[in-house]
Amino acid sequence: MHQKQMKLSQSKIPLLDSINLNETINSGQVFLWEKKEKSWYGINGQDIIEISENPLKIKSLSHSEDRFFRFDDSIEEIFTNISRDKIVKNAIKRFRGLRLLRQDPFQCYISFIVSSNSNIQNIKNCLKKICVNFGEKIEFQNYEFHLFPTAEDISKKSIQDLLECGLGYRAKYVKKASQDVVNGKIDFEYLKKVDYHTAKTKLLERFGIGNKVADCILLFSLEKLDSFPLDTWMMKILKKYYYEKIPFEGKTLTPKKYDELHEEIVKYFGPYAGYAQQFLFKMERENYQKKWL
DNA sequence: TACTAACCTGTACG
DNA sequence: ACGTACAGGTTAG
Repeated sequence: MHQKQMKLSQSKIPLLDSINLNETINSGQVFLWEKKEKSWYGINGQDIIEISENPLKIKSLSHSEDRFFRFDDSIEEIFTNISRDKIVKNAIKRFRGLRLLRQDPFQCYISFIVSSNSNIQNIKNCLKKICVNFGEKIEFQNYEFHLFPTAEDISKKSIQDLLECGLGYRAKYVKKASQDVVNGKIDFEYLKKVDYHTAKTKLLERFGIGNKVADCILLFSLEKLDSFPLDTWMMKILKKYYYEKIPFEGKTLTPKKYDELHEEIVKYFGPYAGYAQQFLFKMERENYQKKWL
């Protein structure tokens, strides 16, 4: 038993070592990670994940770390598969250590509902308050943490309670979304099993979830690697680098156009289009941020 | 169906 | 100082 565990954790180190944590954590996928002294700590639903450097180690409350970092994906094959042009190839070369994460579905669902028309810092603040105010307090590695609250926890809170987390008009979305999980209108295990289109349709029926938020939830927590969230940044990227390959007409992205564009994108990038999105997004964000430094 | 304005909140500019 | 704009969008008209 002991030996088996040793073997498992040893074999994970090369995989973990190939990851650039800083890049991955700061890629807009996750919002509840912080560095304390020499380790990174992240909240993932009812789990806490720790990554320490020197020596490189990974640890979590409920041993979900292999799933979280998608060690089950054949990353080199995926890189080859999505390298359809120079742009993606260079982005992968530049951010080789960036990884797509497999998040806790409920936390991911709430996180991206909260993200709408907001900014990264504000999103982080809101989610942190949601944890501190409603999540279970846990001691881990001599630090105090708050887990992400469950759907039941949030569904019982008043709008007023939620407003105190800085959610603004999103407070009602968050409450309703939580109730929908409790009453079974949203069933993550079902959504994982069905295909992209079926799962997306279900999510879009919910109040406060539009095309972009639905795609983030699908890509980051529901096994839909063909999801490709189209936000303002991705539209900029498509116009800038893919004008000929994936043309887009018109000023606004209507639901119908969003669908058509997604279809073209999957035709072009293939079944791992979501991975490509992550690298392109990172590339453009990084270019943009440089201007402000 | 396509297009627009309004929307909570915090912060970065002018 | 104080007003305005904007942020990985969504909804209502």
